[in-house]
Amino acid sequence: MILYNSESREKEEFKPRKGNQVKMYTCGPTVYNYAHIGNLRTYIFEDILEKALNYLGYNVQRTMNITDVGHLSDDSDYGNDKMLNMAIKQNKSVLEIAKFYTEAFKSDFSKLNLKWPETVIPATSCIDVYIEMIKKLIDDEYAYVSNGNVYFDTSKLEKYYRFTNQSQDEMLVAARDDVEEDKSKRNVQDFALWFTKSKFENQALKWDSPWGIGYPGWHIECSGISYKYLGEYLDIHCGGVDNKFPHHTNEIAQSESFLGHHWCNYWFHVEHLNVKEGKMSKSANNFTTVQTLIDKGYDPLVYKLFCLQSHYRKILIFSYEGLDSAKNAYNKLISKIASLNKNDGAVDNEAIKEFENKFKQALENDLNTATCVTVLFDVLKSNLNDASKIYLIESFDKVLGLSLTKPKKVIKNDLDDDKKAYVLSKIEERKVAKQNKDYQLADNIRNELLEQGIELIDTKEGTEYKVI
RNA sequence: GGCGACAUAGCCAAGUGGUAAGGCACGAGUCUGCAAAACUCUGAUCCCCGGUUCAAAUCCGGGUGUCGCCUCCA
Repeated sequence: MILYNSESREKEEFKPRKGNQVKMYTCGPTVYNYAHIGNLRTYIFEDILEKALNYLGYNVQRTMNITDVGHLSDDSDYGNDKMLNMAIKQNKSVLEIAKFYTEAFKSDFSKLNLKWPETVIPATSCIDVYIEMIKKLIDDEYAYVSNGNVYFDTSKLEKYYRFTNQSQDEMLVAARDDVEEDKSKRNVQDFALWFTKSKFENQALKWDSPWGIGYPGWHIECSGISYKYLGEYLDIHCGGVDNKFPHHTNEIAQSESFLGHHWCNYWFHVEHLNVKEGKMSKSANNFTTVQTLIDKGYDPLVYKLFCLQSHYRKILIFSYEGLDSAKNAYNKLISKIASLNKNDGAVDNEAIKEFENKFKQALENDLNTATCVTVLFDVLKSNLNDASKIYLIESFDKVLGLSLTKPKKVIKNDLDDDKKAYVLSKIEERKVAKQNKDYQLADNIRNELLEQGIELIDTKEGTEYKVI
């Protein structure tokens, strides 16, 4: 499989360190709010990556963190803990907030047919690991205590910056206006491993440590959790592009300094979902959630198809026009597949190879899901028998997760008995009108039902109805 | 100030040197009392200029434009 490695900034042949065993780490959400569909774009492609690896014969061991502490609104001692901010706002405890939004996130996964990773770890459950790591980093002089906090000393590294060609001198310090420089640090790019100074005296979550009561910095949790659950070596580390710096850069600094060797071989970054005006983000307050889509009448899987039709390394602009296009395509796919007859012959093992290969090659080519979707349409248009088509579609859907063979729309029997009797009587009434060539009446009946959300479909066998 | 990405038909989008996938929309046709659905058919030389090559959307150089990053973010 060819994968783009954002550390080398090149496409590379993917080879796990050990045989076909893949250790994969994915950065999870900070559970202080609902995930928006841009956040979920990243999780959609991480899920596709995991399933593609499985499809291609690898065994994937995947871990994801849940950030429930330590993620400050900016990365200096002046930031506020996002969890705490929301807890105060909603007058709830931090744990309640974490639990609520973790469940919401899980539910989004399920609605998008994303597999919940087998190991999902809240940051607060591994404090002892972070403390162990920080201790060693201090002993080895990669970290220092200053003004009550523990910081990582980036000047000790030969190469701190990753994912960019830039050197420190070329970077603007505090390019964002709202970032204040933390004066406790030796170097501007140093970052906190442990906070004991917090301007919140009522910081809900705090733990004892050799440096005083406090809480961990944001970055150490991913290094700690991956170390504890996946060991000293990682094959793939995933996340959104925005995490390249500072989060992933800092993870590498911590992990490699702690472990004393190279840590992760492949970095998989998913580009952002934007809106026409720019990016979608929680702080920009322009975000759309899965529930927003459902409320507007879109199946979340329509959004998934929308994502899969473009490449994960390209910015995708979200619009409802685009989503409508995906919706039409999705509905057509589902109804075409539903009309296949699985008893139509046996699976033609020779003929299906062509399509299996195309699908596989698309996945192997840096996860080209757009081509995968094209293969899906190709299968439907091909002259394979229905049994073969269904076989292929079911196997592709193990990767794509679009519920292609489980149509949710039931054409009949989804009205209660009274309503159904009413509709059937109207159909009969219209039939008579048509026989009498009273087309005005027939059309009126059809429109009347349509206004009630019932669409009539004339077929050779007679008139059917569909609830829309 | 620095780094980087992207620019393909009305819209979305694949394509990584050999005469432009796919989807949506539009239009035409078949079917229909009409319509819907379904089915069939129909469209681009790839931002501009220059170069390399037998051959470039694809490589190189120079423009133009859009977007992102440089301690909130997936």
